[in-house]
Amino acid sequence: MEDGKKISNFIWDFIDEELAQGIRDNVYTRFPPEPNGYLHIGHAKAIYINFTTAQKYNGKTNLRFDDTNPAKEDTEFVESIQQDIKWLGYNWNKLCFGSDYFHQTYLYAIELIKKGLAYVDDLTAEDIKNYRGTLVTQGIESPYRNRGVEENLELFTQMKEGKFADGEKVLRAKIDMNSPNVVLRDPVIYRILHAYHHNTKDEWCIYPLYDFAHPIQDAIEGVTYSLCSLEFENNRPLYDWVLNNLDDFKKVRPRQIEFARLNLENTVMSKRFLKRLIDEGIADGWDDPRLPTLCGLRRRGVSPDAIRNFCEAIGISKSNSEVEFALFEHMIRDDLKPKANRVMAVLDPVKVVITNYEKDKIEYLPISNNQDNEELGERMVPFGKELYIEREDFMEVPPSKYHRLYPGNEVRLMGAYFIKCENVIKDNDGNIIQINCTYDEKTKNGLGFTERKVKGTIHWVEATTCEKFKANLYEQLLLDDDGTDKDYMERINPQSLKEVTAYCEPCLKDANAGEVFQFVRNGYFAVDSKASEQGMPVFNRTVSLKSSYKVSQ
RNA sequence: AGGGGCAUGGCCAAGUCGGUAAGGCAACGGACUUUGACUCCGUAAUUCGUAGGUUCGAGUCCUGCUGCCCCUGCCA
Repeated sequence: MEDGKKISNFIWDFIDEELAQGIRDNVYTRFPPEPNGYLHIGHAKAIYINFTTAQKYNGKTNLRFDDTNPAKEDTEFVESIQQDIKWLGYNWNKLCFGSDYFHQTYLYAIELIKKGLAYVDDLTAEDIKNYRGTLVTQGIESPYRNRGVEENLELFTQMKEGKFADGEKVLRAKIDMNSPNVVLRDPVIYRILHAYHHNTKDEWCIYPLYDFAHPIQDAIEGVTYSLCSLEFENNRPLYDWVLNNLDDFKKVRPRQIEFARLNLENTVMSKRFLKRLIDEGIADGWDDPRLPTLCGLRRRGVSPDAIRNFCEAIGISKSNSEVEFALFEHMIRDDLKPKANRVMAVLDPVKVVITNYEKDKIEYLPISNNQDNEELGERMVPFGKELYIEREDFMEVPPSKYHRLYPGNEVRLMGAYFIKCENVIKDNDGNIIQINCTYDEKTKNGLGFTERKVKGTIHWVEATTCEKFKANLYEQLLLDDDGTDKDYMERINPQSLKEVTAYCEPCLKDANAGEVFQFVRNGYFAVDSKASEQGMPVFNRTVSLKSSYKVSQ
């Protein structure tokens, strides 16, 4: 995916071919979310595909809210969806609504009726279902199938005028009740719904169904490639049928191409499930940092770049697959690596006293903010006689290959001095409450000391100046699939959120909401945009750091 | 009377007119290292679901078989 290597996928191959053969000369795509929920990482893949496909060919992409069903939509989502797409870094050419075309769509339905290709059916929903047949048996034609054009026109007009109750009649396309593709067995294309629509208010009481409305919307907007997910493959013949039978669209029709939607390990994207998590209080809203929603990921500290890079890395294909979460984490770290300031914070503290360091003295040591990006500058970090280090960075009886602190061993305090453990103090229960060390002044950071080396470098924080802030440590919300087909609710990870107190360098007091830091050796942490207050940030762990350390016996 | 798709190392995924298996992630070695991070080197498919066939030669063409996904909303 770098330099010379061209990215290839079946969609772009297909477009290249059509362009080469002169079948068309432009590329126009659309992203058509239904405004009934928040966007998640799965949508991000669809957004990525639609927008980058257009970009690649100097084409355009429309954002079109698919609002043909008034019962399910909410204006709240119309706002949030736009925000999320912009946040991801994409700009649409036109902002449209499926409802913008209600009148035209209605006229096209009449065209079909006049051509004898659509009829009003009085059958009940249940009968329509029964008459449709099954996957292995033929369908039966409705007794109303052969009504005359005039009668159909009259009835359809009455439907529009509100003469009938919901469900009393529908308009159906007259295709083939014997088609092996059930989608083609005279699909319903208009239903009666006396419902308030967020855009058209009470203007309509009949609404087109997706299969009829979508191809028309695409065609009206000049969309050339209607990219959607695999489950619409069976609907493509109907998509084509609609356009083929409408005079306006006979010539150059948009082409529907289906790709596999994203499945991410230990992640569920279903709206139903996400909503349940929120309703039952397992998640604290659509932007809970453990959720795969774009607003959740944003609050978690994941950047749009990381998401786009991820989408590029997973590729586009037609095979149902499940991507390992590790790939996503890699993209998150890879993105944050040069951007985030690296600071020290201790999440599970144990006190260290440097016995030969002057009492009450505090010295300020310059430490680079990011060794891999010197442009980020440096900061002064207070150092003193009493410090906190990570509990797991000390062991009284170390296993082999343990490079951290243990009695008699010397380690480097990052950015400061070498210290050597002399002894420990325990409480009555045998818990270590203090580690006494001595330091060597000659080993101070920056002095170029090379007389001896240490195997380990650990992070620390000065005890009297450090700040205590809340940190949320996240893990996967769902436990690994054990192959027993458990309900998702049974896979909820009880450890998905662990709240701890982080002992932080004083500089973190000024952290701004949304800012992401690397807590050295602990991971990347983002300042929560909701819970943080001025001078009192709350940190969300975006992702931990990799570690090749394995505890040996 | 079923139809439509998909099968390439642990996970994604490229594979042009058939010419002798890209890349990323993960894993494992090793080097480097003031993050056991990063970086850097190195390692795995005689083999492309399977059985045959065509061919000098097949992941790529043909046939059969198997497995998985989607379709019987007046949802999208």
